[in-house]
Formats: sequence, C-alpha cells, structure tokens
Amino acid sequence: MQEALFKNIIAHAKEYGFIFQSSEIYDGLSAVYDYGQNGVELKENIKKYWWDSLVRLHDNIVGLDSAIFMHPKTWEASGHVAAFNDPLIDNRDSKKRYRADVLLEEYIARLESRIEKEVAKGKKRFGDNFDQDQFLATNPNVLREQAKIDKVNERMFKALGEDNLEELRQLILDCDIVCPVSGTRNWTEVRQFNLMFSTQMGSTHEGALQIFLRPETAQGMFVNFLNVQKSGRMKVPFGIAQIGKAFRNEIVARQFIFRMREFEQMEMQYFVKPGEEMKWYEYWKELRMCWHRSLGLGDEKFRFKDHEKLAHYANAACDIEFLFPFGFRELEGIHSRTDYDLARHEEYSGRKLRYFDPETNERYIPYVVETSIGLDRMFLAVLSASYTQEKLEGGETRIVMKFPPWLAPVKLAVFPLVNKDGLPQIAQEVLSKVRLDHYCLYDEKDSIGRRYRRMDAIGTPFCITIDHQTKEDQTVTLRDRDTMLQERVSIEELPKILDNKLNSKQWLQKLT
RNA sequence: GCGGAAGUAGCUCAGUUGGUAGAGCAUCAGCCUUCCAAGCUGAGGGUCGCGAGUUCGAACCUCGUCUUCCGCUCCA
Repeated sequence: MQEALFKNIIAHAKEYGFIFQSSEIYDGLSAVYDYGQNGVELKENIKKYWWDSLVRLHDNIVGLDSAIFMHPKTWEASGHVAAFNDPLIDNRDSKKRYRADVLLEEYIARLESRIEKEVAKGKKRFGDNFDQDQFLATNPNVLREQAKIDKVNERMFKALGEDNLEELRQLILDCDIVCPVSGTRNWTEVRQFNLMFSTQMGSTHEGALQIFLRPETAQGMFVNFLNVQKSGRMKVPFGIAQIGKAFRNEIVARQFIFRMREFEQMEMQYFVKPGEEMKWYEYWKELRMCWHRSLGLGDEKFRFKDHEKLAHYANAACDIEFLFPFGFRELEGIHSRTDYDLARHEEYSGRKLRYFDPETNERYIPYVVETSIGLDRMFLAVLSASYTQEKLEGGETRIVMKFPPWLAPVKLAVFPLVNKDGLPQIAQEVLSKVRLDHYCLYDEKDSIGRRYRRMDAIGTPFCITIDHQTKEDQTVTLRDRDTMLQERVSIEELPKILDNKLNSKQWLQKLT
C-alpha cells in the first residue's frame, strides 16, 4: 500500500519534471539524481524559506558559501580521515562496529597481561632469586602466550600491509575474539570504509595533492569562524548558515533521493559561550520544529528522536524525523558539538580560534550547536506530503500536489478561456503584470478543465482565466487549487491579492 | 554487500512454439470549443536497457553487465 504510493510519487516526480535519474540515457548512475524544471524551482523555494527564517530573521546569523574543496588537513582535524579509512567489522548481534586491527590489538594486550601475571607469580614463588629474563625464556606458559602473540602480530601486519580483509576476519575468528557487548562471534565481513570521494589538485601527476570532496558543509563554517566573527563584528552567540553540496561514497544508497552520493545540506552553526550550550540546544530544537510545522504538512508527521549513542564530537544530539512513505526517517539533526571542531582545528592548524568576550574579558573557544538538514530529504518530505489523490464527484481521480503556496514551483497560470475573440491578447497583458513577481505559466492549449488538471499535477496554487466578461468589466476568475472554487477579481487588484496569498511572510513572522 | 523481481514509444502495457515491433493515453499541427482532463482530422516518435553468444534469423534462448524496486545489511 505504502510502497505503491511511493512508486506513484516517484513516477509522478519524473513525469512532471521534478526529478530525473542522472545520466539516464547511459542507464543512469546509481544514487545520483537531477532536478528538473519544476524540481529546481521547488528546491530553490525551500532553500529560500530556510535561509530567510535564519539569516533574515536573526540579527546574529549570517550566511556563508564556502568551497567544496578544502585543505586535506581539514578532514584529519574533523576526524573524517581517521573514521573512514579503517578496516571495520560489525558484530551482527550487538550491531556494534569495531576497527578490526583494534580488536586484534586488544586481544594481544590481553595475552600480554597474562604473561605479566605469570611473571608476578614467578616473583612471588622465587623471591629474591627471581631472574626475569630466565623466566621469560623458559616458563612454558609464558612461551605459549608469547608464541601466540608473535603469530597474531605477524599475520595482522601482513594482512594490513596487503589490505587482505578476508585474512583479517579469519584472524579474528581464529583468535576466538568475541564482541565485548554481545559476547558472540557473529561477525560480518571486514570492510574498508572510505566514505569520502577524492581527487587530485595540481595537473602533474607527481606534484598532485590528494584532496577530498567535502562530506559535510560544517567544516567550511568552522574554518571561517574567525573570518566571519571579525569581519562581521559578531558577538557570541552568533550563527553561520550555509547551503551547499556534500558528497559521501555510501555503501548502499537507495530510496530515491533519500540517500544520495551527491546531496545538498542546509546547515547552521551557532557559536555559544561554553556552559550555555544546552540552553541553545533546547532553543534550536524547538525553533527548528516550529519551522517544519509552519509548512502545514501535518504536525503528526514530525517527531524528535534522541540519539542513543553520541558521535565523538557531541554532548547532546537529536533528530527531527519525518514520516516518509517508507516510515519515520531522519530529516534534520540538531547537535551540541562542544568545542571539538574548533579545538581540533586549532591543534591541526596551529592558529588560535578563540573569541574574546568583551563583557567578561575572557578568551575562549566557543561551543557549537548545529542544525543540519538534508535539502533533498526536505524536498522529498514536501513532495510526498503534498502528493494527493482526490476522488471527485463522478468518480474521476484528481492528482494534486498540495504544496504550501510559497514553495510551489509555479505560482500562477494564466489561461484564455477560448483561443479566440482577443482573449489570448488580454491574457498576455495580465501575465505581463505579474510575471516578475511570481513564476507564471501561460497555456491556451486544450480544454480549460484539462489545463486546470495539468496545473494541479505540478501544484500551481492559482489559475487565472480570462473570459468574455473580462472584456466588459476588467475582471478575471481566480481558481484555487485545493478547493477548485473560483472568485472574480479585478485585474487592477490582482497583484496585491496574489502577493497576499503567495507570500511566506505571514508564516515566517511566527518563527521569531 | 547478500537474496528475490523487473527493464519494449514520454506514461501504462501487449507481443502467439525464435521469422526484421503494436495499442491506449501523452506530444505536435490544424479544426471545433461560454469554466474543471481524455471532440474531429492528420503527423512525429522505439537499433525492444547495454554487450556478447547460439541460430539462416533473437524483443523472445544462454551468459555477462548496468539500472530500478522489495527484503536483510549499512547509514561516523
């Protein structure tokens, strides 16, 4: 039932120019999608609504557009290089993930501690006559453990050197290593995770520098923290907002545009005084939820979910989840990132990233509260919540995209009722009065009913029809997408009426 | 990554034991039309996902590959 609905939404998105698969004529590229003529408008409108709600409504939040390419050290400082270039193994029962080499090293450490115990026993037994070297070389228990250690070390370094992941797994099995959490040996394959895309900068092969496509936009804001703070005379607390592409080489990327390899993030990093981060964390949790609910997609479709295990950089974190056709999934994350990122960048760059607080005369590394939303996921949320199949009197089905008016790709369509009697000319005149304020379409092809349905399918909130009465009293009909009802309005008043109906101001003002 | 299913026109699909592709809708042109899709006439559009093999001959059989969907897995 839900799957069928999701399939319909995907088909509709393609048929009406919202989403196309990338490089479709070459059979497509897995988990990469393009936004079509209506998709790009919707996406831009979502961006604008987000941007306005943060940058325009807050004196202390400013924008940024940092480059996708960043100095490779950025990703060492952020922890991405370390986290994503290791051989990892999962325990199927506890769902915990470990570095394969760390599991083996811990095993070796346990063997070494056994030897130490033997040595302690020996000391106790022989007292002053104890010869440690002699003991280590002759005690059968010690020799047995030492042989194991040497064997494991040898195999491990050989396997790591050759990138032999199967051998690493076999070694873990041979050593009878169990998961510290579940206590079982139910291990997956060992896999080399390399979630960052890389390329070379510099045209000659020898001098080329390996650089990464950013896996998140956040680091661009952290490394520019002082630039923005000083040039903008910002005082803590303040925020930096950014919209931009990020790239992750996901092992499995599926569910349409929910998880893509190239995706767009809308992130805001809020720099606060240490100790005040929980207050701001709660503040942003609430405000971001208000933003989502202001779209009118249905309050029950949004919920909070606290993170059970926190990432290395966070001291509090939660998600705002949305009820997609395939269930509740993460849409936005709100994280209290402490001073982890700025402190690490201080360490790796050797530059001070401190804020001088003029009120207390203190110099400190601010704490960061982050709001991070997947733009493509937001798009999918809006798309799937707006997709409506309506049964009309007479048994027909109408497919309507009930977008919030200010997000709709096309705001207004202008039709002459019939394609004669000078009506098309009047329609063009009306169109010219409003087309610079709103994205409008003109259509004179086919019956008026069919034209209305075409607009329903792409979610156009309003349609204006010029009929014979227009010639007499300068009025047109304004047809509402959701109710299908019409009212007669004068051409003169049209711009004002449309502005009221289509503007997001009234919604944004509630978000202060 | 593993298992299952699918891929023929823009969309939904048909295609008889292998004999060089069809329908409806959509699109375009023209006609007709006083407000909630499918009136009339005509036109365009497909090397049947891609590649190889078997065959006199492949949309159909075999293998490979790509993509999508479903389940498991994964998602710092």
